[in-house]
Amino acid sequence: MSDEPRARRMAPDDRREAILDAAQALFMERGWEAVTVADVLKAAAISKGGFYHHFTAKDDLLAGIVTRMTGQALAAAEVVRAETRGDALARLNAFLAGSIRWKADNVREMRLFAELLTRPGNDLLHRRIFDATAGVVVPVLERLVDEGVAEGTFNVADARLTAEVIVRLAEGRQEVLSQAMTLAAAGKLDRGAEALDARMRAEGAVCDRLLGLPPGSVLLSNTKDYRRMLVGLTAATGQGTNP
Amino acid sequence: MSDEPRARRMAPDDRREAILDAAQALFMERGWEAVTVADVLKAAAISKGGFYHHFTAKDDLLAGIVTRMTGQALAAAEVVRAETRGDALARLNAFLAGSIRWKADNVREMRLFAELLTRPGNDLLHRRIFDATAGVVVPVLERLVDEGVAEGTFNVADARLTAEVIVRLAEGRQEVLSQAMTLAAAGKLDRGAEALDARMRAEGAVCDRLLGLPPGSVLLSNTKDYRRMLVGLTAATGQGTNP
DNA sequence: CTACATACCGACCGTCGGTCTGTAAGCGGG
DNA sequence: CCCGCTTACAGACCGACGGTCGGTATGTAG
Repeated sequence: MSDEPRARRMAPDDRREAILDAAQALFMERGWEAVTVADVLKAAAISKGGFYHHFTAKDDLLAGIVTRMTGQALAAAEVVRAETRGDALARLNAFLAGSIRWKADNVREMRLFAELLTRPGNDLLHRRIFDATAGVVVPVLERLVDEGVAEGTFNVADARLTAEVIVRLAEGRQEVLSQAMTLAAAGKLDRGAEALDARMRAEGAVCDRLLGLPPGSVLLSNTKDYRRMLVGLTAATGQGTNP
Repeated sequence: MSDEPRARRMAPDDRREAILDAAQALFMERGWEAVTVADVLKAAAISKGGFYHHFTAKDDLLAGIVTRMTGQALAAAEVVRAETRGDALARLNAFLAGSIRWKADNVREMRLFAELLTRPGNDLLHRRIFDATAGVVVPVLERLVDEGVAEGTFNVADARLTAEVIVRLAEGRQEVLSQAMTLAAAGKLDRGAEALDARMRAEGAVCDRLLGLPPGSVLLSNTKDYRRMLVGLTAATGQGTNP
């Protein structure tokens, strides 16, 4: 690195983002545990001193990635908080539909997410991301449930626990998504989308029960968007048509 | 260590257990991440060479602790598998009651578990323990649910998902248990036991819904045993009357 | 131009998990 | 008893790792 010119000075936020970009790509490729600070330095073309000027420790990188990964949850929670039209069920379904559409529309981010969460050595990252996301979404969902109960739309044993269980469904979903992606990559797109849709339908049925709703109230079935999502996820994995 | 006599030779299983005992105590006290192999060597009074004769890597210690921690789940799953009397609901309630009683009867193990899972730096250990436990319990519970559906006792959207959700309830429970312990330690035992019982009642209600049962079918309320458990957990924390 | 704040550099450090050569304990057989 | 063998145990050594620290250079303001 002594042969190379000294890195140009950048605004602190920009430099920090550049380092996080480099780190993120490495975590996706090799997992948090396997990636060293030296790896990140090389990828970001910066010195050790330069790195530690912006981050207090390697763990700070983790916090930065977690913040990025939970950005969409924050945005979605904000939409729910701001929305006042319709009863609680309509708002819940709007939130869920928005989440599905966001995923189908943003396959690049989804691929990022999927790769980060399934890569061995990212358990800590996975845990942190999930905790941070749940920390944001559960209180918002709890309030929505409370409002639904107050207006007579929902009937629950415990709003907090109900919100928590709904959010935790996402944990088991990762495995089904991985399997769907495997099927899609093997040329069985329809079967993959169907498997994912079946899982989401079952989750919808679980939500109906938790919220004391008639069957079919919570709408998570959406084969079209799941097909779209899988196409994007597996195309990115295969050909690298979009970087 | 050169001033000390060479450690007496032990049977491989005994030595391995002794090392795991030492490691476990350290993880409880300081968390996996903060504990080094050198710390374990000192606590176990063994050399590096001796240690690496029995364990291939530090991570092997983690695997050993996880196996220990999931021992009770294995035993409980075996009981469920072996039990053929009564319908599926009776067997489910017997399983759950047995689990609660085991916890109330084994406060030493419970304290171990609680301290391990709440100690900062044990995220990886927590994750591994949970995954291993779920890996054992979910298939057994799934089969029980299937049998309940077949005999007309249960009505579920998806047996696998239902089993998974029930098992995942345990994740959120840790926080409530911590709070109950804090209350009990502050002299508010009744409030602690009540809080824990309320959580378990809510969980029972969630299970009722998931399994398509009338309210009050799944029995998780048990203030007496929760009091007993909290007494044991907080006595051990406070006075050290039993080591 | 100078002064200053701060972004950046890289040599250095101690700690860490793991390796490897050597020693000794303990058992079984003659 | 002695010998041979297996293997449990010892500790010096190693390279990689995260982080520190003294120094340099960039860019802005006056």
